Amino acid sequence: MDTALELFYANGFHATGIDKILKQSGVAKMTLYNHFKSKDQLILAVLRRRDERFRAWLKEAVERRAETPRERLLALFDALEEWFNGPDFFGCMFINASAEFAKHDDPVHAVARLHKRLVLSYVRDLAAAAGAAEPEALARQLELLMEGATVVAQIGGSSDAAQRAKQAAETLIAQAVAGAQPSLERPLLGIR
Amino acid sequence: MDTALELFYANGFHATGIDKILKQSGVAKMTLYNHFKSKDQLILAVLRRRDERFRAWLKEAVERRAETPRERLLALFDALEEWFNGPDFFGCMFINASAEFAKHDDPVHAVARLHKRLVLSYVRDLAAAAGAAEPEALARQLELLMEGATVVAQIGGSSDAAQRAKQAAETLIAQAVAGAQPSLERPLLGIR
DNA sequence: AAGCGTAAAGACAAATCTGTCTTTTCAACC
DNA sequence: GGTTGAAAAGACAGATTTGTCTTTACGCTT
Repeated sequence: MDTALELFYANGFHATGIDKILKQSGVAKMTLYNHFKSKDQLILAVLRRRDERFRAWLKEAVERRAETPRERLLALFDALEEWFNGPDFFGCMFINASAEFAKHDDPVHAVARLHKRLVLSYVRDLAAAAGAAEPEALARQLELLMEGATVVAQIGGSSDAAQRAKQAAETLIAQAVAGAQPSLERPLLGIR
Repeated sequence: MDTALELFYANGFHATGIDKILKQSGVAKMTLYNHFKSKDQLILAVLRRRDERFRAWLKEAVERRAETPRERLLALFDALEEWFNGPDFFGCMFINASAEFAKHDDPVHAVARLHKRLVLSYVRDLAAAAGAAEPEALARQLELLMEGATVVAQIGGSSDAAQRAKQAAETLIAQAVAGAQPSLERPLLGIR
């Protein structure tokens, strides 16, 4: 599955043949088909593993960088920057998967939707903890910046998409928490 | 080429066989290979046509909706909404193409990069005309929102991604033009 | 009306794809 | 130590892929 993930991510799903995965991993064909009924099932399993690992990594990378919820919202984009500039960045695997399996009722699409919902949920929790007046609204705005940065980094070749998104996020966050819970937030912001 | 564009867009590049394009379009195989040396060349030609048509459509859709540069920046997102809710929306074809041809030096990738640069250029012109202090910076922020909205609309199933992006754009635009060219912009904004 | 060029139609080759089957090998466990 | 279960290795089938070649038909021009 690690090999499948690596090859699917770097070369696409349709372009990656079963044989290539088997050859590179040293696994026999019957072993693969004993664990997965078909290539599509393997793809779904790989995506589910990717979802778990990516969200765990994102959470860790954010918490490693910042303590307060508001700073963690911004740290999201520093984490993205780390991802973008990594040696093997080929965009968001779920965006890529949705591109290849475009039909809206495809199981692959459902897994991608779930992944995005779960990431959004994490951002919403941070937004709520940061004192946003409407956490859901702020989270969805930041989600747009995150996805946008990912796409621009993939196509444009990394560059500074993450930091530009971070700057935009600062503006949006400032506007979203303005006036919300002033008794708690204002003094903390004053000494920042 | 119209058929190829339709099938590539709806089903992906690798998943769409030459035979399916030929059958649906009624074109003979030798005719295709007489005009294009290979499938890859056809893909590149299709993407270039898509680039021209999409940018022409975007420009028209924006100018149809708004007169002033600032309003046109916002109209970008209304245009996107129209696109997202259209009958045959399968995300951005260039994002999809970059997903399938992930290698950074692939010719497909180059065409996608060029397309994004040209769209960004259009947004930058609007941002400059709208009186942004730093048109390039604002354009890149709005670009993030546009790409993000496209991805969220594709994966999440349209929803209200475009309008949420528009709201975020209002905040970013307001911040980017604040204080810039006040003698020209302020009176106009006052009567708006 | 004759001829030239292009497209249609389809056979064909060679490679590659997914998925199945068989045989051999190896390792763990009682 | 013998047995059992799983994995390795690879042949194989059937479908599908891209790309080439040949033959037939049609349309435009002179």
